[in-house]
Amino acid sequence: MTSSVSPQPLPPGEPRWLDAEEQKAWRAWLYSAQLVLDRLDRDLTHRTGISHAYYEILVALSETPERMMRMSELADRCLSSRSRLSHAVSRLEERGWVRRQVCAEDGRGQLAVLTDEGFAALEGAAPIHVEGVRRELFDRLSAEQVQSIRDVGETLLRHLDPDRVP
Amino acid sequence: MTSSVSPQPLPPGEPRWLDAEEQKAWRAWLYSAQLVLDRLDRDLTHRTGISHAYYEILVALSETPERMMRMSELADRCLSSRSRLSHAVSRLEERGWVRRQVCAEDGRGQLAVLTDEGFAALEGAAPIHVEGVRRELFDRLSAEQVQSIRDVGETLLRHLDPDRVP
DNA sequence: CCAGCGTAGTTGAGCGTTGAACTATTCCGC
DNA sequence: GCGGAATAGTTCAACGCTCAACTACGCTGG
Repeated sequence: MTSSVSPQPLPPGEPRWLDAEEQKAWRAWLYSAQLVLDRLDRDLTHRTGISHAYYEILVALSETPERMMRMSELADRCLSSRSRLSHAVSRLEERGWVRRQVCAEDGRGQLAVLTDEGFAALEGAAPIHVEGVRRELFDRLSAEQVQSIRDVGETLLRHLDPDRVP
Repeated sequence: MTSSVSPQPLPPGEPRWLDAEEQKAWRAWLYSAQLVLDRLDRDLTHRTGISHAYYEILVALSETPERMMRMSELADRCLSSRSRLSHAVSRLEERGWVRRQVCAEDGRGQLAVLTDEGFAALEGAAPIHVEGVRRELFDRLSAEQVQSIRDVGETLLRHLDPDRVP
């Protein structure tokens, strides 16, 4: 949080407050999302030593043919700022799970490369991760509800980040 | 993230991997939730100087008759650890938005009290907040989709935190 | 009435994130 | 090919969160 408050103008007119039903929908969505994300992250972190953010980095790298990716592409894929990713990759490098390599085609660029040790760490964490996703999400929802989280998610993504929606 | 990895046993049997459809539902849910939460927090923070976490604290206090609440109750309401809330209240105290007061009935307890300045800050931020919630969530979704986020949210909450579901 | 245990809340150290400033390289127009 | 703008990535300082240790108070049984 920054302390610089830009004095942007209020939108014109009276705010469109949420009515009672909208409040309930908003609160249910907010708390459930926060709690699910939090539990998944804690469970994964405590049982494998890999936070959800780090796990996503390892997954992204593992899914490329050469197990390497440009830093900025990786940042985009992981919903991470470049600064955050740079720090994270440094810490993964200290663990020996990722190494940096200058990009041949672009001297400014760096490639993050998943090491064999990193791949092994990912293999160890993946069962814990999928178990968590099932326990906190899929096992609680009916087939219709699973369909609707996908539908809502893709609808929101079309606005938030169109390139990410299939 | 802690470095202490408890060597908990793997669940027996082969992990129940996600199939292609489940992957799509999971990714859509995950990315949309992260992006919506992130945008709301950034927008609120940059336009009002109040992060979403702090906003929730102010809202919780403002909704009580006396604009005060026990620290632990406040922590529960805000999905916060006690330590986190204690730090947050200290920072809100520095801004003059909250003050601490020893609890009359329980000498161990502290009450967080919303000041008039804190209430004014909340009044300033509320229109920005509700505008964000509409822009990122309600304005993108049909009435059926709004119903379904509530339904799914409450279903998940019944498992995650039964007391929070109406 | 006090010892021991449980509860409420705080503190401190370490790690992670943020945003802005910075370096290095490439791209573009002339 | 050269000067300036744009892009890629890193670094730094400030802040926030986590976990564990700690203080302080209340409760309960003997």
